[in-house]
Amino acid sequence: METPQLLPDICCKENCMHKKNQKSVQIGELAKRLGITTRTIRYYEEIGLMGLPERLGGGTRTFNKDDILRLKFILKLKELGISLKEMQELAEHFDIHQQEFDTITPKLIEILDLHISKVDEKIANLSSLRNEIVEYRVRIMDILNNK
Amino acid sequence: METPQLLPDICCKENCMHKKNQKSVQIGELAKRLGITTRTIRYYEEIGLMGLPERLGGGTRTFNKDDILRLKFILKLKELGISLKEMQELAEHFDIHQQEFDTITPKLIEILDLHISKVDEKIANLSSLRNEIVEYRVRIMDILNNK
DNA sequence: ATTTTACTTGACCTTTACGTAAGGAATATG
DNA sequence: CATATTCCTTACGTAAAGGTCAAGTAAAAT
Repeated sequence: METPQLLPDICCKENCMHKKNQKSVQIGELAKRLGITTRTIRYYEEIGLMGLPERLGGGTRTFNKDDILRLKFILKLKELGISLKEMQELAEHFDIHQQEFDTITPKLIEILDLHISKVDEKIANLSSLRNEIVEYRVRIMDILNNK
Repeated sequence: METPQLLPDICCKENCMHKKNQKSVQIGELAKRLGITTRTIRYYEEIGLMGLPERLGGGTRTFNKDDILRLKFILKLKELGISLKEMQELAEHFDIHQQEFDTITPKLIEILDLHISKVDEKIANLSSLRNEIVEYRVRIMDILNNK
């Protein structure tokens, strides 16, 4: 199971050969590689996050390099705590679907910044929650001891 | 809307008068007082957290002092981030239903301790998540600048 | 006595991110 | 070619914590 990777490789230039002849994969293989289920991939397509992959004669989906990158991108964002709905809203501004990684705009930065402050807020909330629980614990101990 | 209060008042002794003649209340009034809906109260009863209150002739629930304390107890625990399911499991050991606050056992302490470490864990996770996002942000900035 | 609230139960709805099964077609393997 | 595996779509199920009707009483206010 590969670690989801958000950004494209920058190890080599546009036309390097070691990526050009990557084969397309089917859904089962792809799912296995990324440690998710086929249902998940179809679901992302269903809600419009993945865009439509090519199909073989019989209807079998085949995912090319870009599709795979896109999926990894989604998984990475999810790993970072961004919900699928947020990604959808995100896609309105910054078009994941076109998936031109070269055109990554400052919008993404903005979104990440926003997410950082959300996380900060969550941490703060949990901290005060922790204090409350501790304090509460002390009160109970006191009562037990004074009985 | 009163602040939910977990522990019984310790301001006066067992038989002080200022609590003895508290009247029973109906569900709507109680809900309003605690800032929740009637549905919530019925729901807690439904899942066995609240125990069955007395009823008037027509079936109207009336909540006495103990019922109210119990509900406040539940709300307090919820506020502390303990899920209803956890409370149900909790009730197997430490019987909320009997609601003898005098018999608060060290079990509750144990549970709170466990919850503290859970919260600690969540905070740790969020912190590293934050770092990842920041790091990610930096990577994107770099790419943008080197183009 | 009558209107107006408040209360009752029951049952379906909501959100998120898929799980799971049914029934059938296509691809891979022996 | 027969079989095994993978794939397809459709569609209902799940958990948490209630929200939201609806139809029918009861209690309170006038």
